[in-house]
Amino acid sequence: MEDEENCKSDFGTPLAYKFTLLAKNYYGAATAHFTDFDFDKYFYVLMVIGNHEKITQQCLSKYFDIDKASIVRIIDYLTEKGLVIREKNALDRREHMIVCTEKGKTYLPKINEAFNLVNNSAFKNFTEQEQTLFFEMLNRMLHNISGLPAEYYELKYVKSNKVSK
Amino acid sequence: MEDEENCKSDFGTPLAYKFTLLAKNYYGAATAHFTDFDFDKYFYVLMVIGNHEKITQQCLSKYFDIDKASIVRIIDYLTEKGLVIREKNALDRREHMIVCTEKGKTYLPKINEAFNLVNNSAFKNFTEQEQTLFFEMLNRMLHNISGLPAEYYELKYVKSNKVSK
DNA sequence: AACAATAGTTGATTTTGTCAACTATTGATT
DNA sequence: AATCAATAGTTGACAAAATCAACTATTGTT
Repeated sequence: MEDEENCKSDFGTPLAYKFTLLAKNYYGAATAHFTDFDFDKYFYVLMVIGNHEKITQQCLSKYFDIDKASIVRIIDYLTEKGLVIREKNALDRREHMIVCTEKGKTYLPKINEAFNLVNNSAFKNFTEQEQTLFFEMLNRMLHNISGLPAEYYELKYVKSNKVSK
Repeated sequence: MEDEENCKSDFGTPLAYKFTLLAKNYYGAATAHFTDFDFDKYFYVLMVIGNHEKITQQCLSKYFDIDKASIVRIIDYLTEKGLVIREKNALDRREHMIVCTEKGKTYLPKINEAFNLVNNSAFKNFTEQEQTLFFEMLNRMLHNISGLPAEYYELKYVKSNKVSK
């Protein structure tokens, strides 16, 4: 009966509310692993930068769907902390390629591990199949809601490859 | 092959990133329905208030998992717009019961409908079964991540009932 | 009566997001 | 080659939001 009630109320609940709650809790659990770092923000941004040898601020802006001015400040912060540097792209001198420093790289495995840990506890009691299905559903939903072509993120990677060649 | 690649990268992606993106897009799509309202924020807060005859700020604070000081400001805003009022609870005069005004109530069906519309487009091409499963998974995950007892939200309703009796 | 706990408020501060204007550079047009 | 539009990034000003600590009022406990 409680389940029934939950279910009923769920369908009237904006999904965004649950997503926000989940994101908040997830982020809280993840950052608990980073208390000994000498920086306290933008862990995932650093990871994304670290996963590409080089990436433009434009790409980051698109990937995270946030204003390019905000990206500037995020990169300022990470630069200040010695985690990344800006390098002018010789092929297009308007672009600043963001590159992870050696110091930045030392954090990557730790960040990666922490995210995996939290992912795993989020998926506690989920079968492999359920996990795959869940991701698949999230992607479908993202596609549905954004109304944008599925190529959106693909574009990002293409861009990044073009530059590095 | 592309799917495979997506899938691989998904498992390394912090879930919070996807949730944030989904919430952002969802919220954008929903608020597009509210452009003719004479208020531009806190639609879901109003709906939650409207769904309870009365509710304390404390309850709202717990429900939305945000600071009580922030709730004060949100209620200030909604009060200013004539959508809710604060009533002292005679049974416990520390509590201010938030009550939806008649004006506030006129917005509830519209807000509800908009959320339903966006929910429906989010679930485009999802079967009934898949929708139920998705909600069920979200709840499980929320329970996993929060680490809190499942009673958490139940508590809120109990509280609210106690007061109104 | 004294004290701790709870609900809410306020003011100060910090953080964050947003916008418009700006520089530098590139690409396209004629 | 000169001009103009577009792109990448930067800056400063501003607005919105989250956070924190101190505060009042009220209740519950001893």
